[in-house]
Amino acid sequence: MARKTGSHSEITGPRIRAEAQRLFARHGFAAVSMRQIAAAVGVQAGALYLYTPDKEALLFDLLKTHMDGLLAAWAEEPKGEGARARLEAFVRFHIRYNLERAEAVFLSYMELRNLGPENFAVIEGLRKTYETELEAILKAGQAEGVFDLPDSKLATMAIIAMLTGVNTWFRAGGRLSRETVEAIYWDMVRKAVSA
Amino acid sequence: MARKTGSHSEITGPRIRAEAQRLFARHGFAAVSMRQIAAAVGVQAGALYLYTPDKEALLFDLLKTHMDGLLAAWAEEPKGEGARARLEAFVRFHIRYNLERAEAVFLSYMELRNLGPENFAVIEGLRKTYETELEAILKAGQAEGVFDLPDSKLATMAIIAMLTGVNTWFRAGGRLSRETVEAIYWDMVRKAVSA
DNA sequence: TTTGCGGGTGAACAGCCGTTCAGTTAGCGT
DNA sequence: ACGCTAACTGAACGGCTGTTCACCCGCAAA
Repeated sequence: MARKTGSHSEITGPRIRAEAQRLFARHGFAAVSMRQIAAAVGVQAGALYLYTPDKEALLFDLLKTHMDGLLAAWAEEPKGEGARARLEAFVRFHIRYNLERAEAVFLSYMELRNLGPENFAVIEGLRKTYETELEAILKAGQAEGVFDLPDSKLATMAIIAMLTGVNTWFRAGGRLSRETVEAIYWDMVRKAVSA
Repeated sequence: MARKTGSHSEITGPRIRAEAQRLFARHGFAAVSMRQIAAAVGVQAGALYLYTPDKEALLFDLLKTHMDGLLAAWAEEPKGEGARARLEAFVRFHIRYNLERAEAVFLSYMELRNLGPENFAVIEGLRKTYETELEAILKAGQAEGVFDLPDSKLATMAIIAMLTGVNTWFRAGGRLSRETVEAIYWDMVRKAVSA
């Protein structure tokens, strides 16, 4: 046996990334072997190297793709007028977008340390860019006089940590719908930053 | 060579746990080998098995010790009268205690999945107990009429995520002192939950 | 129908993994 | 001074690691 019947790179490539994401999120990058990923795809380990130069590059591709998607989606998100409306948009967007991509979000927070210095810096830069989006809203709100913050940097980190935390406990079909959670979190954020 | 000069289990035992914690926090449980831990201690890999039955038990011991310490320290923390004072005590305690034990906190959040089901349940139970402490404060405050919360469970998770997030960015000797950070976070929490 | 190559296989590489164990020595109670 | 045991070594176990490579076959274009 050599080539599989009906095999195409447009199919195998995405499947490798999907299975890698699932396994990395479930067991951790270091705990998952290339052979496990290959088995999940239904292929031999050597075939993975037609799609990635090495294991770390596979992880980096997942993280980079996620962060690019996050920034692109936020850029296209309708935001409304004024800092308050923009903050609400951010809160709801962050919760929604992250809940829909729980595995990728998990990876982006947990497996950064498995990247080499250059790759790490790239992802860290994208995260920083995203954080700066929120901080800009908070600063604008302070300038408008609708927010009262002792420190915009701390408020940024606090809000993001709080919002991202939803991913650790939210289960679809649970006591609360995603929309309800968005509303409650927005309420807490609104009060925390209001003048 | 066999026994080292000046070797004692009261010395080697704690050193193994300390080095394991440092390495697990730095590189991740799965990425650290028993030989690496042993080398950091200055001992051969086999010697570790005089102190732990296996690698997972070593991790479990670290997590269990941390969670026990956390609960014991909170039990002894002065809390003042009324829900507001108790909430402030919790906020300041959580930030302070966690910042002083960054590695253990990191481990407790990241490496839970490397535990078997029974060990996992133990740590998860202790964490639940800790969360319930905060939720009780929030509920009491609502009964007192000093807090206004749409959902005490969500508020609990939101506050803990927000506070624990400090560990991801805080650096001693940075722009803000620990006390300042405590005060700012307490201010945000206070506003977020206030009636 | 033949040809080229994209998409694989499967074996091999050197090296590391967690764990066990027989052997060896340091320190301590007697 | 002697013996016992706590503390540790170093080698070995089978198995797994990421990665490479020579080889092979199915599919599409000529």
